Amino acid sequence: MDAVVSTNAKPGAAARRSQLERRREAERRLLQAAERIVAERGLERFTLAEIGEAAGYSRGLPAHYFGSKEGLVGALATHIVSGFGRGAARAEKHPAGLERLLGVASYYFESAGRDPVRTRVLFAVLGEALTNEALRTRIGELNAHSVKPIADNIRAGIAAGDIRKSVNANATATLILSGLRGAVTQWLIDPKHIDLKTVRAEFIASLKRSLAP
Amino acid sequence: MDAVVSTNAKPGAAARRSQLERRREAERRLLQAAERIVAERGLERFTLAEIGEAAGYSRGLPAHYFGSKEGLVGALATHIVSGFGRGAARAEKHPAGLERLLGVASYYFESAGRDPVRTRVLFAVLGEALTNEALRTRIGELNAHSVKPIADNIRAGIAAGDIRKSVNANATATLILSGLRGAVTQWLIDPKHIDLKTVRAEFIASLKRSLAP
DNA sequence: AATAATTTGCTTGTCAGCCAACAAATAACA
DNA sequence: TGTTATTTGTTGGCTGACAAGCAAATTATT
Repeated sequence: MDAVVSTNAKPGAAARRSQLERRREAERRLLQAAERIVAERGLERFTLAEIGEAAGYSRGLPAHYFGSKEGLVGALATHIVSGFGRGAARAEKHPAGLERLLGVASYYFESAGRDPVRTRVLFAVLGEALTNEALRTRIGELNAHSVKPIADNIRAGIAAGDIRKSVNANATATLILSGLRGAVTQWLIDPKHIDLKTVRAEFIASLKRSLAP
Repeated sequence: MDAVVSTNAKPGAAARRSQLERRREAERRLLQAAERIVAERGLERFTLAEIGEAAGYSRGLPAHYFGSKEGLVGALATHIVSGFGRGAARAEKHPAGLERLLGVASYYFESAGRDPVRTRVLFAVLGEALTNEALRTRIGELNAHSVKPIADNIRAGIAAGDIRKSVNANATATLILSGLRGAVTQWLIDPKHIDLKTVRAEFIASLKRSLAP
């Protein structure tokens, strides 16, 4: 395999970089390669060696850095999950309330469409959490972090009179998150039969209806 | 490990059974054991040998029947998926329309609560479909079979005047299925923080609202 | 500045354990 | 006795893990 041809070629021959830079870049490239491969084949059907080589390094490096295969999967999960959280926070344009809630939902679909590889990995991790204790706790945190802003917006919407008073903020927020995840999962499994924009529009519409005062 | 102690002990010493019975039972027991183990550890982290022994047979039998590990996973997926389809069909008490639709949704939650092991396997398969071509086609069929009755009920409900005319039956049916799956997934990952009955009630309520004329 | 000493990053060699797959033997049934 | 079901023996390939070595960078010494 010609490891040289890569989306993000390594510097020519020389190019003095500090140890820290070397290390950081190597780690970044390893996770990036892992992302690509895991998006295609899932969290089990790969070898440490191929990740190393796909990243343009040796077969031994992943084990050297991450200690074990489990360690690599954990690092990847953290990487993806935290990256996703950061993106969501940035997307909050409207003041808290119904509008922002709808914006968050839209963002969910848009970011899935924009970066299907990363999204696929995120959802592979979510699926794996069903049967993997270590991931489950990480996902528990992600859930909490994801539900909270939704619930907050519901409460703000209720206070502002945009959302009817009888909705249970936390339960509904959980259900909204589930709905978002379910819809995106469907699209990832069967992108040919499901148009993401249509799904997004329907989702938003039904959300408005079920929250309307 | 004492394979004798099993939920469903093998007949004592003798007990004359036909070859067909022997074979059928063995296969049933193997799939049952696979179900238990996969529910705990996912679709990859098990060995053919342990399935055989957990079922009370030898380590070699799974490979003998299913040919390969992939074959076993495929058979398990088919088993689970088809079993689930059968159950859903039986639950149709009301005449087609909104009531039956709500019944189908309830059934989804109830069957998850009644048989969490099987449900966990189903959802592990759904998750695995993201990154496994072979499963993807099977799940594509399941999706079609699952969406159709929902969409039919929506159409019937519209005809009967229980559901407003402007809903797009197919798109909404897809979204409802996604919502069901998403909600059950959340519960499976984090059963301590999510009460299935509450989620079911909220789901049904919001369904009524968003379909109401 | 130059170079020696040391640390840190990365690669290559190696091995032990695991496990799927197949073949041959044995047991249950007809 | 013949046939089908099941078990046991065996093997060959894979791969995670670790250790030892080489290379690049940093620090210390002069």
